[in-house]
Amino acid sequence: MSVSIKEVASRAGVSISTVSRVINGSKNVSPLLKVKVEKAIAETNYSANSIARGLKISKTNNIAVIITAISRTFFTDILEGISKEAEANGYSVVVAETHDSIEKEIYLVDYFVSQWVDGIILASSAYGDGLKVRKYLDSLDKLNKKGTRIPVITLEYPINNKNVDAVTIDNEKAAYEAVTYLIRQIHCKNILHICIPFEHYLGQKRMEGFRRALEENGLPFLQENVVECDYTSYSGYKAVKKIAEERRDFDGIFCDNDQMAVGVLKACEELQIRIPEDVAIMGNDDVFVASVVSPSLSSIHVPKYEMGALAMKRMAEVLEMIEAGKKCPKRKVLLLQHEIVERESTVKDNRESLQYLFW
Amino acid sequence: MSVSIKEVASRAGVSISTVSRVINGSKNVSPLLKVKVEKAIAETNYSANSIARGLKISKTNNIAVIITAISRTFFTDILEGISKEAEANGYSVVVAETHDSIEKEIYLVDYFVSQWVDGIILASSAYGDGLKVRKYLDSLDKLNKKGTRIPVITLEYPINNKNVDAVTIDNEKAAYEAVTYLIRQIHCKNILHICIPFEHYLGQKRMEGFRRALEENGLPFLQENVVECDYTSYSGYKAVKKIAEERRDFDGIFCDNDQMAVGVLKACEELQIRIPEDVAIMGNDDVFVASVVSPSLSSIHVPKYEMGALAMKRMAEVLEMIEAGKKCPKRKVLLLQHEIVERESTVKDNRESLQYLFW
DNA sequence: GAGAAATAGGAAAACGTTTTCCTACTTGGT
DNA sequence: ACCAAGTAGGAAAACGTTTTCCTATTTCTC
Repeated sequence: MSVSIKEVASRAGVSISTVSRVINGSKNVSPLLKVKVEKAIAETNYSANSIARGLKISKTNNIAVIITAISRTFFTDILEGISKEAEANGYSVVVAETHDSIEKEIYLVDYFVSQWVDGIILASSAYGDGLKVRKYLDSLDKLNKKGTRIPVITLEYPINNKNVDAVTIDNEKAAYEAVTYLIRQIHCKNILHICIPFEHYLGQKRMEGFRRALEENGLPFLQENVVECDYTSYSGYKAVKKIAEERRDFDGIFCDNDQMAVGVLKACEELQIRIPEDVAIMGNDDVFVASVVSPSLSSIHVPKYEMGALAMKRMAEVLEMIEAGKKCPKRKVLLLQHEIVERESTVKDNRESLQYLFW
Repeated sequence: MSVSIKEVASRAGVSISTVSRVINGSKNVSPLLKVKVEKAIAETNYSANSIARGLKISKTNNIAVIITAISRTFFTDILEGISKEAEANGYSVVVAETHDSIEKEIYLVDYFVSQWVDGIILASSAYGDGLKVRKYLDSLDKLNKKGTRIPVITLEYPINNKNVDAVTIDNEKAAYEAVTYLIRQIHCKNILHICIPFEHYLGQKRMEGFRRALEENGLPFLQENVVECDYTSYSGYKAVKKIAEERRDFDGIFCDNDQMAVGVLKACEELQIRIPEDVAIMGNDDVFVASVVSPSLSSIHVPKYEMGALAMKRMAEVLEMIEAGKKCPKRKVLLLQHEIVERESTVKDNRESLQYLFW
């Protein structure tokens, strides 16, 4: 046990109340006693036990961040944004991984509640069959039962719950723009859509955007051009191989994430399909690897760091309002801007600058 | 406030002592009361407030992990190993970044001590001038003053302190082997060493290995072939450009990390130096990007994930021993094995398998 | 200069647990 | 049947804070 407030008090010859008052800068302590206490604090190298304080004031200054996997750079970037903003606001970040298991996510939410974190940021985008999602939403709802009011902020996954904020980009629009870009700029006529699982919220949004882009540009929507994959590069790789075997024609591919796009790239290389001359490829997310793979990958840039930072900023804001006794602030969906970045997979000789060298 | 032990007790018609005993599986509670209590717990959905418990038993179940930056994949991989093992042992991981500032690291150590984390894992390898390092070591020492006994484990940075464990590879040997490989297998005669800052512990170890390899293979050690850089790709890039300008000869480059090696690759491309025909290049760390860059980069594989996992495992072990009342366990340095991985930057047409596709 | 108002600061309650210390009630051995 | 030895379970202390409540002193106000 390190030195406690009691020791400081006796050393300064005052009561512990007074020490506490000095620490917290409360009123009603004379300058004389104040310096005495400060001296004692300095001498003993005292710093308040934040557990005890937490117990008293019901605050831990910990924010739980739940992500699917630390090693996925998409989430790592988000985490970094969160971390930076957390520090700026005096919070610590506690991380946990779900590895895509919604059950795990439900468990973690419960766990962190019992750990009394001040807030939870969900950067995990859980999904699953209807029942699981229902159960999941229920578990979030519990956070808002009488008394317990733990703010939750989701990333890329607006939840229809008045107490859950969301930070996201407009995924439908992003997909729409990417596909429109393939049609108008690159003159693709026959575009494949390599998808993340259909039941995923983001998958649905992107599908809508894909479809709208075709329709508005007078191209037919063909169900067989839409392939459900599973996030991994390998699934993208296999999808293209299969389609090529069936001797179907295509001149553009829109992938729901960069990982699958990398697999697609690989498959094209093996099939001796020239990129971008024969087929243009768009990824999504603009993850680090997109810029170093060869040919480099055009993608939709998602401001990941900024999303994380904004989520944490909002969290701090909400927490402050709650502390100030204001009634729980209205739920918000905070929209960030995406951006299409062109690289070699859609435009020949569009080699990127040294940008990625500046780590 | 969620439901407390008091409510459970009154609902079950017992005292809070009994509830506590049931929760903790202590002796002296009859089967009858036990089921009553369990029923009440289930009904109220009670789970113990871990802050209050922490205050009583002086344990938070939080482990602080201090790294330089979350976005550096080297540390991310470590973090993932830590996270997995932490979960397996019932600990939560609190992350913070130093961004290479030793002052920040000192601050964080103090901060986490006041937060009562159960242990600290330093994956940050602080360094700086003598005074700073001294101050740094002092701050670690404080953790072992009477009473406060917070175990610390460092990664890649053995500290000469009887209470600080370390998990690392043999960096001198790794550098020695890499350079020996360049000499014996690739037949390099004139090798540059692109270094991280000299004052860094790891830099010194690698320098020693570099030097020993030259000496044991009968090659001269030339001071001007050793260039101090600063971790970044750009610094590696500039170093090679400068040497080329001076029209100095070289046929191999050993880089202290992969980032700088990527910059070196870029510089060679611009100088129209063929890799590996004209110059062979070795990186260090085997970070993800090494396998996707083109030409792919030979490197020293460091078992990052395993290092993290082992560190956390050791931490759990130490914590358990302390809890069991055994005197603080002897300090240990845990050594893991590195491995040289050959890719295109040293061996032509050595394209790697699909390995990196399987995210 | 007397009463009201403000200020300083101590004692103690409270936060939600775990654990020690009792007391009362079983057992079991003789 | 009686006493020692367990066992079950409640009351209360303790963990280190913050904060409320109270008292004593000082400072105004007319």
